[in-house]
Amino acid sequence: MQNKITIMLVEDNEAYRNVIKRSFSRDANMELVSQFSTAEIALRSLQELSTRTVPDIILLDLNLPGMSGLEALPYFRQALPDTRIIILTQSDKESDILEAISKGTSGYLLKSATNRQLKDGIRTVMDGGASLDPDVARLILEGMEQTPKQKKPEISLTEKEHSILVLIGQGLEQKDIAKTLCITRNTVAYHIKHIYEKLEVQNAPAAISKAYQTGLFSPGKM
Amino acid sequence: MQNKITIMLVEDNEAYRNVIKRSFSRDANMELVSQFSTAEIALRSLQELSTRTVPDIILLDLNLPGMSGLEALPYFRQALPDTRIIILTQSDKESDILEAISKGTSGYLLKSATNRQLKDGIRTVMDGGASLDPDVARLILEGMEQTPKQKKPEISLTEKEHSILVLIGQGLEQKDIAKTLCITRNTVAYHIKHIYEKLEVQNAPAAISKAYQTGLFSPGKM
DNA sequence: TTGAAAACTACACATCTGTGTAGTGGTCGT
DNA sequence: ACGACCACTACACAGATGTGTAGTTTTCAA
Repeated sequence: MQNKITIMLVEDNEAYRNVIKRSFSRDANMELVSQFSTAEIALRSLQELSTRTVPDIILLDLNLPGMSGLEALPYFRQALPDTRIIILTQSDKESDILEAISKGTSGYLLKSATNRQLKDGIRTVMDGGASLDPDVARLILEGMEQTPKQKKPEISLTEKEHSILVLIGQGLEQKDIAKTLCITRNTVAYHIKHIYEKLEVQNAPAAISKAYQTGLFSPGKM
Repeated sequence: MQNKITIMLVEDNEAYRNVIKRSFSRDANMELVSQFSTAEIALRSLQELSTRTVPDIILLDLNLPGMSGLEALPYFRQALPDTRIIILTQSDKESDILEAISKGTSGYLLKSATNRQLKDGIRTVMDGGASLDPDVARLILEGMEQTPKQKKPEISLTEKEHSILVLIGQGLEQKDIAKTLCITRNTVAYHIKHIYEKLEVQNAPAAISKAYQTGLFSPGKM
């Protein structure tokens, strides 16, 4: 059998900390190797003891005194890039959830989870998966339900048209686009007119809007 | 005790169908009330028998002969708006997953799931949650990791600046914006200049791009 | 009250944009 | 070989845009 999964707990509520502690103390596969009541203390301990055994998993509360879990998250990630972080909190606020996820967590569990669910989640994460509380998962799913493209009549731009639209979105003027693509400004205008027709708009700003709204562009690129 | 959870299964592989069937036959809380080998047959049965008991859950395979599960999804949703759909498939292709989710599923499980995991998932969905295979959850989480805003220096536009930017994105010209807001075109230009400064761009298309990329605008509105 | 910064209006102007018309060369199906 | 179509170029121009300069009003802290 392999080594125990090592776990760091960052949680201000002592009672809950003890619940977790007791739960792991009876487990042959997991070991709570360190626990802290604030993010600051936890982070300081990482810097001082560079030889400290790196935990496999950090269980991180969001609502901490001083620095919040959300603020601390990037620092943990930087200091311990190989350690996977599971948020363990009461907050089911959508903004908290989305922000935590956007900062790269491997799981988001609510404190209402049973010990068994928590341990399942930890195992799941160690296996390379992600662990989401069902309610959190539903939130995320519902959030994604709209986002992608919704129109049947897919807008299809020529490769050149597409690249011109991208350049427009980057703020280039037509003459600069011409220079970039080694064509004349007239040709650029020619393509742009076609783009507007396909997108059913009449000017550049509207075209860019439409590109994002239809999923032609995705927010993730700059 | 409440009634059994009623389940419809749409799955072309007979062997797997039998596995599921056997699993439910021994369960006091769930009942497999109907099973179909293709989406077409399943959908037809819904139309013909409108008095048929509506299932609580549909377990839907994606890779079906004829109409795929992905294609059939909207029809199921329309015909049975109160029935929650769980995708149960082998495909962990990101595009399949995202498309299924965007069409409004309550869960996405892989066939590698154990009977226990499947039943847990069904129960979770019945409780109002969503059930995701850990690998699927990880995919979604990683996909979301970039998307939201990432900059600390939140861009804050005046209320007027924001509304002007919105109007620009809708394709209005400055003079029309002026008319809409009952100000002069000069004032519109004045605000626009400030918008460009705040967004660090030099023209309207770039400003719109930035607005979407920073989360100032969200794709969901037209 | 005074001064400074911010929000707004006004005017002027060089530049950029969107569009029309027209023409060239290449490709394709018939 | 023909017309049809597409990508491209050229020229022209009204109208829109971005920017500088300047003046007014509002806000707010000293």
